[in-house]
Amino acid sequence: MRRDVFQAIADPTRRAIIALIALHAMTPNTLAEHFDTSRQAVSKHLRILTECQLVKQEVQGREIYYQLKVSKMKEIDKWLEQFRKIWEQRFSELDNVLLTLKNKENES
Amino acid sequence: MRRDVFQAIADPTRRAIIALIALHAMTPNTLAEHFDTSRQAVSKHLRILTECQLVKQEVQGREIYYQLKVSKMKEIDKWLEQFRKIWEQRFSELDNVLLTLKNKENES
DNA sequence: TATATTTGCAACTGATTGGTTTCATAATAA
DNA sequence: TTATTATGAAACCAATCAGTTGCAAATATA
Repeated sequence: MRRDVFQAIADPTRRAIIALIALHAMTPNTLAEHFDTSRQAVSKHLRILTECQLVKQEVQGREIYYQLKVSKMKEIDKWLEQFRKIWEQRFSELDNVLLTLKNKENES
Repeated sequence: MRRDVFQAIADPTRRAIIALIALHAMTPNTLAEHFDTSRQAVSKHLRILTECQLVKQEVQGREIYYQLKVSKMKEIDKWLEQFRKIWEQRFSELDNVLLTLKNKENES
């Protein structure tokens, strides 16, 4: 059973759940009200999110509040880092090209 | 057929392909040498990456060089933005708590 | 205590996934 | 021309996925 952050955010419903609980913790029932699917389906999504540590539970009587572990979201950010470097580099290379062209222009 | 960036990066092989061609464009054959799967499997991944616009082709004779469309990677970055705001906010809230504690300490 | 509510889990189902093998096509090399 | 090489597409397959329904357990309320 592959269970990582990237597989977790692949599903649109799960991304919506993440966005909702990012604002404030919610119970599975209240979460399910926001979707067209059953409460059990939402529960399944929450299980997946819990398994990959994107979410943590806070039990309060018979209710369970799920809240986002923002720290885990940074893993995606961390993966993006390598590409951020590349795209910034590419932009600066483009800058250099433009700069060279401008200098040549001034020389003539 | 759902085909978005998030579904595309869910697969570890596809993430590896992205990382490889981020450095420089590659043909399916040379790409496949880096993996344990068949050339055709890599080709399939490239199709998925192409369909969601993460990759573009550059035909050169009978070879096809695939290169990353870095701009499309920013879509993930853009989605992360909303959470980045939240986690910065949470940190500053934590800062405030610490600051308040420190102030109280000074008062006594 | 009896009943209602909140939840997770198991079993099942149809669709999708990632892989394979086989084949067709186009470009290059002998 | 006749291989050889590079590639994509089709057909198939086992595994996984996202959803369903039904049920059990635990907490709260009457």
